[in-house]
Amino acid sequence: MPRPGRNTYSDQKPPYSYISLTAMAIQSCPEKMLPLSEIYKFIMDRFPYYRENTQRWQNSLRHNLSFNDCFIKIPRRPDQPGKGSFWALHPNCGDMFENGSFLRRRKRFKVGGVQVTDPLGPSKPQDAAHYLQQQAKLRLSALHAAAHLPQVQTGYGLSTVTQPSSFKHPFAIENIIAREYKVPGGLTPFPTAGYPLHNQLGPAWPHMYGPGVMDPAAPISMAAGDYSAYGMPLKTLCPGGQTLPAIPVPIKPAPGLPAHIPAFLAHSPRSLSPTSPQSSPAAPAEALQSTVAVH
DNA sequence: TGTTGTTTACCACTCC
DNA sequence: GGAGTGGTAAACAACA
Repeated sequence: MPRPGRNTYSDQKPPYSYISLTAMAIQSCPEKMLPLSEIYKFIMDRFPYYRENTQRWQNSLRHNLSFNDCFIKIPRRPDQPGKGSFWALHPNCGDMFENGSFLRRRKRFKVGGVQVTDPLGPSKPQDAAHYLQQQAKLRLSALHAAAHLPQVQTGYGLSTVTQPSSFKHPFAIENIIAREYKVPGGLTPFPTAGYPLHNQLGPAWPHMYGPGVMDPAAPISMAAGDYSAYGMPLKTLCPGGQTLPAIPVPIKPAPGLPAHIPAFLAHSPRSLSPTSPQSSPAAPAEALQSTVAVH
């Protein structure tokens, strides 16, 4: 059996469901929302299997977007002309997958059902959409404030933030990869320090956010020649380090930065809002990043 | 006209 | 066997 995460999906069907693939695509974008066409591009860029029979799988994917409550549709604003809406992950869908694995869902995410501790209160799609949009605005504002700082633009938006503390959502690319590579000693590369959401997500993902699980001081190394879940060398793909938070999180100052500048914005991509042009899919490699121990 | 989004239906598979 | 999940097909409407 090919081991998920290795460079084995060149033209085979990946072991991920459409929900997983869509979640990956959305999570790879700093805004955490993508139009349908960009989701298509993301999947085709990374999985050659999906460069064929596009009508079939794209229909299935659209079906999943509409059918599953874990995806929320965010309408374009009047100043964002274009076809279709943006799609985002519902902020509460984090524990949808069994042990965080993309290979199988624990349960179908249902708005209004029993959820993890909810930072948003009652779980309504419109609330989630509003929340995401507010967060995007917040990020954009903060980015403008931090415009004088050096920034690194990455392809699909997983920025190369070097700040050591960054929240990781189970849907984040790095988590997918990390899960697929067992870290010796159970070490996970996700520091606990930082965002309040850690406390809220802990009960949902104790294996990731629980006390004592994460070690912020542990160095993360990566051997040359290792490959990501997308069949690309991680070292090449992830020149810098970590990513933006996978879901919108409260802005928190980072050590060494002015207090008003959140850590993840110090090197954030230029596009932090759907109003900005989307990152080019021509550079999908940067969607991955390297805070993964691969041994 | 092509794309996007919704809905319904069916089947296969896995888990309990 | 039933429930849940995933994949596929198809029809239809709305929209750029």
